[in-house]
Amino acid sequence: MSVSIFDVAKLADVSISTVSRVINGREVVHPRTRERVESAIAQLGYKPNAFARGLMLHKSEIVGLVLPDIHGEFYSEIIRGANQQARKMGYNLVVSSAHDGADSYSLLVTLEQRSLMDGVAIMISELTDRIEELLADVRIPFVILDGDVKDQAYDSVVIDQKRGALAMMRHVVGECGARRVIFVGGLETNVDTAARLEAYREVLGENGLTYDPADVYHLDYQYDTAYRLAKQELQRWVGADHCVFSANDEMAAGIVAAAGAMGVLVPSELAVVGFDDTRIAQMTRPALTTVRVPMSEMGARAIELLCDRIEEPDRPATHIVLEPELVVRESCGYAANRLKTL
Amino acid sequence: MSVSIFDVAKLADVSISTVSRVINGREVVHPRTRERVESAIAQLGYKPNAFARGLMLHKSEIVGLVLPDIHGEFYSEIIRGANQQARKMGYNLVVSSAHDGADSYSLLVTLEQRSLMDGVAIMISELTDRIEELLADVRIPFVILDGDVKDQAYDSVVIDQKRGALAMMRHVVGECGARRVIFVGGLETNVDTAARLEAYREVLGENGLTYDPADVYHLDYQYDTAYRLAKQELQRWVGADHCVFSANDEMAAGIVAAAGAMGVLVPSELAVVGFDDTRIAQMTRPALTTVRVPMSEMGARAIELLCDRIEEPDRPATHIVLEPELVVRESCGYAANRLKTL
DNA sequence: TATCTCTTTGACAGCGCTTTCACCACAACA
DNA sequence: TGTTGTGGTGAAAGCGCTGTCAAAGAGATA
Repeated sequence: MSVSIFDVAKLADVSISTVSRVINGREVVHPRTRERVESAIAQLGYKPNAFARGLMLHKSEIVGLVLPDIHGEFYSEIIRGANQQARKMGYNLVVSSAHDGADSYSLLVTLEQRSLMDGVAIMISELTDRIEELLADVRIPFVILDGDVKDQAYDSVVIDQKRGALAMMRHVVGECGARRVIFVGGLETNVDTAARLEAYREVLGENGLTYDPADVYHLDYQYDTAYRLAKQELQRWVGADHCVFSANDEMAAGIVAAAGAMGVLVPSELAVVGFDDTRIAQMTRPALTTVRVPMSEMGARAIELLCDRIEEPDRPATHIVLEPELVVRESCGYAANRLKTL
Repeated sequence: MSVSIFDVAKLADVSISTVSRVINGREVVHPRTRERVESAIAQLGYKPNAFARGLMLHKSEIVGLVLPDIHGEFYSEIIRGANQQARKMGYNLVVSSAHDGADSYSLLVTLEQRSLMDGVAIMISELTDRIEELLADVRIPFVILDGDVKDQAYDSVVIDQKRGALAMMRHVVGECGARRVIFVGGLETNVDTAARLEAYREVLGENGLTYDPADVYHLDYQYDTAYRLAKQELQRWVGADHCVFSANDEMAAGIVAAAGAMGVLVPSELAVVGFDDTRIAQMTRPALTTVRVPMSEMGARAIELLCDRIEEPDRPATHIVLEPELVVRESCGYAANRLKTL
């Protein structure tokens, strides 16, 4: 079959131990011997078998990143950050994701087969009991991304979703003067949506605005769905001091597009704000006021935590909280209003 | 350390061979024995060590997908298709990508360490000699995506870029009546760009339009860059029978946005068309006329080819060519013109 | 009872690698 | 001369698993 360490040893006329020493370079080998071995390796095109290596060393130098769905701008930023950090720490990153129609359950089962990885960062958007149960079964080191982790024993890196949503709501109500806010979120089970909704109600209360359940919608984070909903509901929403607070930029963009199609002016007749600050926020006309979520950093911190734990399994669990940042653009009407006032 | 097949054997009071038989389920084991073993496995929470398994079987049931850059809509579709197909064929997919600043060289080196995978699908957008050389070094089965592969010995799945570009150019010139077309492409080394440019020149010739090198721009496929270029050049471009043919939707969207910002009406004062039919094409106002590229199918076919080859290493190389499809929307002005004519 | 199936099981040899331990030179010291 | 130390090397024991082969036991037949 393929060439093994034994073939190299034979060609270089040394023992396999010596070949191994040359490969791993941590013990002293006589320069003359080293050269002989190296040339044998080159001549045969030898590459160590990663399985055998992993079997001995109990490590592969590969870490995984598991996402609920790989779709969209949002995730590519996480991957990007994670990738860079992994290389920096001497690991290789592989990414996997749940496929259409399958829930995170199959994602975790899959993950289990992946014991070839030294560790894994798992992004959890909907934390069900079943997932938590499965998590307890994972043998390799792991960290949780963005999940509302009850069990503080896990390493985690989360975004302070609520704080970001509070900032946005306070901007919209306090600074832009909205008197009615329509909330368009993801599914109720989604942890991000839950946090944003909490902030929504809180700020409504702070400002003496009544909370109307009919103004809260639960969608699927998609552009199209939001577009269709908006086409249908826009008439009910319109108002100079009304604002739609969408739980992500994509839906916000869909709503803005629907408004455009129906002749509703944004922001003068209806303000619309988003969340995430993906590229679509800048591409939308008017550009979306949104909340920047440090995606790339989230990926990077998660991998950093993970690699640290791999190397030091017994250190106490670390929890990193990343702060989002309000980004004011045009769709909230703040800039336009200020201009008028001045 | 962790629990091994030996521990299970001891607890169930059988030999490790029997445990192995139960795990792999292909040989007959007495039901009573099987039950004992299974309960021991459950009790200990035993999971076979993937390294040891791989070492014996020379396979991991994992295939890889290597992308030049994981960024953007474009790639997520490939991943999605690849993912689905991999599961269908009983493999798990992992994805890896080059990181910022590093070229595909480091991507391939990385890949080499990944001999834990049974095979790999490699997307190549710029085929340099060095890459081709490195490709020759890859030991595991692989297929090439979208690369202009000179060596027909490799399995490959490519999009018929030129045909798509021809269709678009003929639509723009022949059906929409453009008399001057500005081409905005990616880097000259990019194989897709090269194919599109070829079609561009060909159709210009067919219609007696002169090819002007000053009307050809080489950018980086990014929204921002195109936006800036357009802001600067738009004055030179404007014209009722002029059209900008962008090599991807993102740049086309940037150009449309720049036109909007400068008060140039699309399509009446300048038509703009894109390529790829990513979601941004529908989100742009006016919606982009573009060429749909079957990304998801490309991913799926690549993985299918790959898994076939893994299972049957000696079959001859297969080359799949996928056909793109013209998608006429608003930004080319065709619909508007027809309305006027009727 | 002796012999021959057939089913079920266990012993054990690897897979390709790392690592310990022992060993051999040879130099440096007493 | 004998002892100790040191750089360089090889033999061999696993890592946790699969798969071959032979043996043991249970029935069936003579």
